[in-house]
Amino acid sequence: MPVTMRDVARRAGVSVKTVSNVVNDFPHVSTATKSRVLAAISELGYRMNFSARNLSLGRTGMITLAVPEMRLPYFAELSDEVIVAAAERGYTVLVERTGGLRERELEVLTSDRRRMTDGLIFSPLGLRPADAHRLEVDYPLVLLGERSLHGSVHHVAMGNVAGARAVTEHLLERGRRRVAVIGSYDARGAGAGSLRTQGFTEALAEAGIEHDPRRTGEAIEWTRATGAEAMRRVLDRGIGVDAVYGLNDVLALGAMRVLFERGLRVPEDVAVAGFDDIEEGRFSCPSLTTVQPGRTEIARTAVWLLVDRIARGEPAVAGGRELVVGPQIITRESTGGAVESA
Amino acid sequence: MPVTMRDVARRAGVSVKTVSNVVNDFPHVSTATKSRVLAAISELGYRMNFSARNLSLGRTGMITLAVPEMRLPYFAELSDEVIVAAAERGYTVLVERTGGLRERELEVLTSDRRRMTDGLIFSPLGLRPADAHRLEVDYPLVLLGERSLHGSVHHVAMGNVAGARAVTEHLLERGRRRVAVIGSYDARGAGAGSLRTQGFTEALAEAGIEHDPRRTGEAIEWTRATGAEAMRRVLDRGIGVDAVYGLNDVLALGAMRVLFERGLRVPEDVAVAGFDDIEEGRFSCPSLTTVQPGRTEIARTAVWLLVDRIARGEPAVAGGRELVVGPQIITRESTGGAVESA
DNA sequence: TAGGTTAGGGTAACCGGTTACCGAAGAGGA
DNA sequence: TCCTCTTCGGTAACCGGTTACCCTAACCTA
Repeated sequence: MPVTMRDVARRAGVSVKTVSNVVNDFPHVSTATKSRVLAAISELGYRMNFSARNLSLGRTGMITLAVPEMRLPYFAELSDEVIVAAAERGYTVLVERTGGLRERELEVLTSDRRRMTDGLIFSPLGLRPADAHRLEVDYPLVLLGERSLHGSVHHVAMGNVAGARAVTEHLLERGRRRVAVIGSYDARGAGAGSLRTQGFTEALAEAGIEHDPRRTGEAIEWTRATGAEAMRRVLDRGIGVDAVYGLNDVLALGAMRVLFERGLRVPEDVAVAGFDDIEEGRFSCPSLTTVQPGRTEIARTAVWLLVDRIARGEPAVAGGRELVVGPQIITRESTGGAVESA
Repeated sequence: MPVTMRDVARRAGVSVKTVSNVVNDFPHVSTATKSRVLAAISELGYRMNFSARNLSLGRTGMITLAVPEMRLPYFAELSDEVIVAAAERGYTVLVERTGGLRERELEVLTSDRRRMTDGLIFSPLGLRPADAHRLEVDYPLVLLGERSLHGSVHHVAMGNVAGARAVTEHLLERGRRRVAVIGSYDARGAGAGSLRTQGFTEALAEAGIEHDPRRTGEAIEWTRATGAEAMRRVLDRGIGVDAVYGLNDVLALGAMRVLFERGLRVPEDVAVAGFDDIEEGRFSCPSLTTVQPGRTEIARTAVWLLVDRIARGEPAVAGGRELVVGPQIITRESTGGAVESA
């Protein structure tokens, strides 16, 4: 029923090869023939069947992006950047949502559906160090995040430790000494959580300050709600707090909300800082000091690495590079910056 | 090079038909044969080639979701819901980003790439009434938004007018009379903008209040930044404002940020309300009164309509229904609700 | 034991592109 | 004018599944 290349060829009085040549802009087609073919195409309303092309080409022009959740602003903004970068390279993005669950993440790595696309950009959250070998796959894969999961896969990492350290130092420079950390969670051994916690701890240690574990508000998920709960738990311990470092921005914003509810002023009573530089933090009241991890660069780098790998048909295990994008600290009102236009 | 069904068949000593039967869980396969086949599959590490399957089936198991931008929280949250709903029905989601640009939107409707998926869920923003005929496509399509673009396509709409009206009435009930509206823009004749503006206008008219156009802050894009700029323009006109209605939440949050910068208190000096019920508004300081448009229901309904249509191979133009999801107003601190835990 | 069912599974065509290989026609040179 | 080179375009095999159609063997019944 649908119009095929054969139909177009017949109509134009040429062969399928010629139609294919025209459609794919190959050389060696006279302009006369070309216009005949194009005319036939538009008369017949011919549209290419991508499944057929994909089958014979062995490529699909799609890549998969696997992230925990779209509703988390960091991943929403990242997805946007990945989609744009992929489009620049002629690729379309299929989104897989893992919910940050280890099982879903393993499934994404191995499912048959994965084979519908040419490669995978994967932001793991639930995987454990013991799962590292599961990343030795036979298709192009680029991981977002540090190579805490050792393996021979390309990684594009942000400077988690350096950024956390810098932002903590910033809090200390402002004279804060009783710094709470929100979001830290032991079991996240492999993820951004432990690295950002590490940066935080290092900065405190260097300043000769001992961190009171009662100022740690754990949060397994990183959302505004869990950030708020963690902040409440810390405050309820009745221990003084003059600064809060949220391991990411939504945690910090959730914490800030609780400070607001409790009548504590930010930054006068408590300074607050986060990590990620989501747009929301530029417009919150007060605006949020944070770490800009270089999201755009991360997305672009990941896409380019992946597409290059796809293009040269490189086996996935050809030795993984780790590219680290430098973080940058952004000072705003929540740590004492002047109120100014967002 | 890759393992095919033929290889599996040879290894298991059966025919491809039998392997196919096993893989697709068809009846009429003895358990003995079945386990032989499964063994062969795992020994050879066979993985199905989806391009081949798609070609012969004529379906791909993917749907396209076309939205303006992921970084807009409403669309991020919507995408999440669509992805989840699609997964329930066995579909994967390919995301197209239109940027809200008319040209990109038309392109999404007709491009060859569109044919890579079985159907399209489309949230138009830049299309104009004159483009309505472009929606008469020959594949399954479900539109998000009112049928302001008349046509015979399925629509899943939110109660834009009713919601805007209700939230405006809410502001008026609080005694506010000098209500600014942020985001209104004439040229958006077909979109949510004009409908929400309409609901706003109706509520004012009913209360016998005349809207001073100087209290309209236009914004073509709906972002925090444009909301902030629009609010600034309104305030700079030196006309009194005791309430602000943002046509969506990010506009309202951008406006709230400007009120904060100008030292105006919310809600004491100015009450603020939005539309969309994005999560951010539950945690902003103060939290944001808004309209909950039934996002989850919209996403689920859209996916189910689309999948049903795909399943029965219905031509897209078989008469479009319009399903309207009822909005619900959510009162929070920004219009005087008590401060309470988010 | 013959005849009729039914379950199990094989064969080969088909989906709609791509492309290796080949042949013909036109251009240019001797 | 004849021959070579290049351009242009045709033929048919192939990508790897699905499935219509057909055959066989085993199981029943009388």
